[in-house]
Amino acid sequence: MATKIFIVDDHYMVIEGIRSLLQEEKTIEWMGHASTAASCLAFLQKQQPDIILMDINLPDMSGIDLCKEVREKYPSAFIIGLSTFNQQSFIQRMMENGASGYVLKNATQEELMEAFQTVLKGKVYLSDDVSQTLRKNADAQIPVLTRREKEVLELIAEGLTNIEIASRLFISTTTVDTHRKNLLAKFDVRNTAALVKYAMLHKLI
Amino acid sequence: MATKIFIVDDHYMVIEGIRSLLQEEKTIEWMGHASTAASCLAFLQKQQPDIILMDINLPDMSGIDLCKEVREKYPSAFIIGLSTFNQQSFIQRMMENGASGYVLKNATQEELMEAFQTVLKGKVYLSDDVSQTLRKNADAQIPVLTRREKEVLELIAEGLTNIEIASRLFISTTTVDTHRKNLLAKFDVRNTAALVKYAMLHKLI
DNA sequence: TTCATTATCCCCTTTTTAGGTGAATTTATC
DNA sequence: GATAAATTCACCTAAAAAGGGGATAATGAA
Repeated sequence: MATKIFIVDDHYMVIEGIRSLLQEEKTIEWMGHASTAASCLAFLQKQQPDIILMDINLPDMSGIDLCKEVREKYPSAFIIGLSTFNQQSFIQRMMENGASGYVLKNATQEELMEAFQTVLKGKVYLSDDVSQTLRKNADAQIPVLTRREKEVLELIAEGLTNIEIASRLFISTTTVDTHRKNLLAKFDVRNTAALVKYAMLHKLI
Repeated sequence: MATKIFIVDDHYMVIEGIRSLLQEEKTIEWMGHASTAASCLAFLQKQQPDIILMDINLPDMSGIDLCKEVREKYPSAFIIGLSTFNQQSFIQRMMENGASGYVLKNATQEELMEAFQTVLKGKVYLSDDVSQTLRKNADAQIPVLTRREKEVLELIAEGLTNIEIASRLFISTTTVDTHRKNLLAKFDVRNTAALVKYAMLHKLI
């Protein structure tokens, strides 16, 4: 029985490239593609692919968040992250959110097929470049933020003061201050400037 | 006579996608591809394509700089920028360096063909999304920073205080403060957090 | 050479953030 | 139902940034 593949990527050329690469593989059944997170979720309500190739950058939602949601709702589908960015923060968070693999957009046909076979066995597939990146940055872990911390972080980056954030979230300014201090501690930075830079760099905001 | 096309992109899937899209076009002659700026320049020493599709992000050199170099050495070839980023700063700089067009990686076959025909006539082609981005940001121009302001901005984003920046640049803290205030004014933001976010967003740091 | 820009420096006050410490309450998890 | 994690709140002091004013030298282009 053929392996059902579904792609989520907003770049037509990439979709076309993958389709072209897989065209002659008899063991692969091409189910189609979605270019937004919303249309991906709509598709999954009706059909169940075996493997989803998921881009990190989508227009309506981060692929990292989409990965989490899809894994919770449809745990039978394996997800392979797909990105141009060989960056440890992306890879790490994608895997934390339940991805079974991560390949770069310069992957060859052989790499893709190997990735499929590996994840179907329930194993994790990382391309050579990717696993090298992870090893290199094994010590520099990306901190995990709570829901509230993310909210506060976003408002900080928008330029709001603690007082404004407090009134926006209907909490005390001292509470906002606590979250702010926890953020500085988690990111191991000294002030807001470095905090925002770090967060932007790792696409946390 | 068929139009000779050459691609510079380090993503195999994108190359394959474009090749697949152009496969059945009789008016297009596929000359091949390069995945680095260096191999692109080596290729151009021997052969002359009519149109070069050039990615902005290359491993060894920025596509923006490569564009400038190729236009100077081989002015007969039209260059079309190719990127996932629909960002005015990239588009603007690519066009300033002599590109004849700019298309996104979600372009369709029709869009690509239209781009080729347009640039061959010596005209400029920008896809709808791209020209919309340019229009949208026509008023909200990205502020032009001076050499010193850039230095200060980078050190701010690294988390240094005015005192530390001053000693790093061998100037007074009040001078750093002045630059900082000018930065806030130029970017039209209220504090450091928003400043850093804005700067990161437009890849100024 | 003039004129505009850039870079430098100083004063003041108020607001905001950072650093340190402690603790109660809700929420999720086992 | 116990435990851990997350969220909430408070008070203190010190440091840093923001907002306002003004001023002088150097640079560079027209």
